[in-house]
Amino acid sequence: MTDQRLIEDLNQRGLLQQASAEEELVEHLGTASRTVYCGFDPTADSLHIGSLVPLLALKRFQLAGHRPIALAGGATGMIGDPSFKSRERKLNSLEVTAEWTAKIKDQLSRFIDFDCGATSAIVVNNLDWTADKGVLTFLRDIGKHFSVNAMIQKESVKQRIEREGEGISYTEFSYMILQAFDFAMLNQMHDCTLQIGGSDQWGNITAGIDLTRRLNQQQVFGLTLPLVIKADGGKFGKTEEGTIWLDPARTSVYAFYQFWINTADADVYKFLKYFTFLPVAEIDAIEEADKAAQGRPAAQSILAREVTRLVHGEEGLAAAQRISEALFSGDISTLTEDDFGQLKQDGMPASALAGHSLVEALVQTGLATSNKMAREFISNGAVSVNGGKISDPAAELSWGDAFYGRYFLLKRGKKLFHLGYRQE
RNA sequence: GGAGGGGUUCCCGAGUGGUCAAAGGGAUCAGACUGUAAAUCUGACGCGUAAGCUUCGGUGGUUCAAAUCCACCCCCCUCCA
Repeated sequence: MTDQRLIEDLNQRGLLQQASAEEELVEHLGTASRTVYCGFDPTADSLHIGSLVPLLALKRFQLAGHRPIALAGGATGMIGDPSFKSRERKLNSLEVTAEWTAKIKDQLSRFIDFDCGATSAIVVNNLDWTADKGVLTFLRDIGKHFSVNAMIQKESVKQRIEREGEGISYTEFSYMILQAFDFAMLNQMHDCTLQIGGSDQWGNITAGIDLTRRLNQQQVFGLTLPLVIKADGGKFGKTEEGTIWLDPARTSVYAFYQFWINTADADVYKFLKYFTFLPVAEIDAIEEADKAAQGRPAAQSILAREVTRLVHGEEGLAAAQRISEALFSGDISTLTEDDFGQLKQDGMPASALAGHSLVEALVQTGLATSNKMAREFISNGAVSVNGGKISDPAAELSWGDAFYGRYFLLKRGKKLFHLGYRQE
């Protein structure tokens, strides 16, 4: 049945931010298998690692004997959540939102178990119960339960209302009502009694708790997970190259793995607790061992291994490790011709090289944004080709020097690689 | 609809006729040091090998010369109605 230690485990991992009626909630979860939901809005055609914490939390609930519902926000995604967003956002077209919703739905499905009896997961789309709701009906039946006075008090929209230079449209302001309606509907349809989400969702979640009580006379609960904060204050999940997506077509498995490898020491143990299912005791042991040892900690590679396996599976992990090994520790010249082909397939950034100067190659591969930058990198000694540093900005690339006559491994800086190959 | 404030290079933010590709800070990138860390130091940070070219919400205009002045337009915010 249900595992009583779930809340305690979440707590130890630092995953409990806020909870409504905490004691009752613990009791509620401890006495029977419950249904838990978490929503994911289609703000792009893929989820990114920012959604990983709530997504994995759903799985934690499932592992502890509860039934998860992953909700794809086909409706809410059409409106846009204003919570803690500093400015109004552009609306996407209906077609785009629909397409993204379908993809998100598909992605969500890969993280939770759909075939484990009573706790089998469900994936829903909130468009299904909002699309046919008429405006007047909605305003009369649902809107009446909300007090604007209370709504504008929510911390999540306060800065948009109070801060000079910004505002909020009625559309975005209505978002919390829609999300609250979701909770009430899931409560009716699936006896869902708990909503979880990032801490920025607290306002929306409590709105749902209130609405469900008024509409269904049901006591339901809310729980939020912390927003992932890096020790250096930077935004989590972004690199200069952009967001880290879960879709391997957007962020290669290799880049994904590297992202975790590069986690700062100050964050890595916390992230192990957030993003893996390793027992807390084991994570603490890793931290102890790292502290005692000199030099490079083991935590980053464990984190990268666990998360990559979770998101991209055993094969994806193997590919990422193979590339990383070749680039960072192995001698590149030991790679066979087949290995190069494999790197390309495994998601190593690669492109056909048309030009013949090194400057052109750097720009073509995106390792430099302009010729000017490319030259600067070269003269700084930041560029190497096939393992050898090149510092002449006028250098030419000749296929005669390429590995197997067709591969150039370009490197800019310490950890940015690109495979340039000859067009067949 | 009325009154006022504002839109500057990735972000914040100076700049009110030439000395401005545009202060300062942040972010980012590179080099040194390292552990593919952190901290620190150095350098870069519109494009161009360069001459030079293109930027300061948009479009026109004044001027030898405009981000800076004028006209119109677009967008945002505040207060009033």
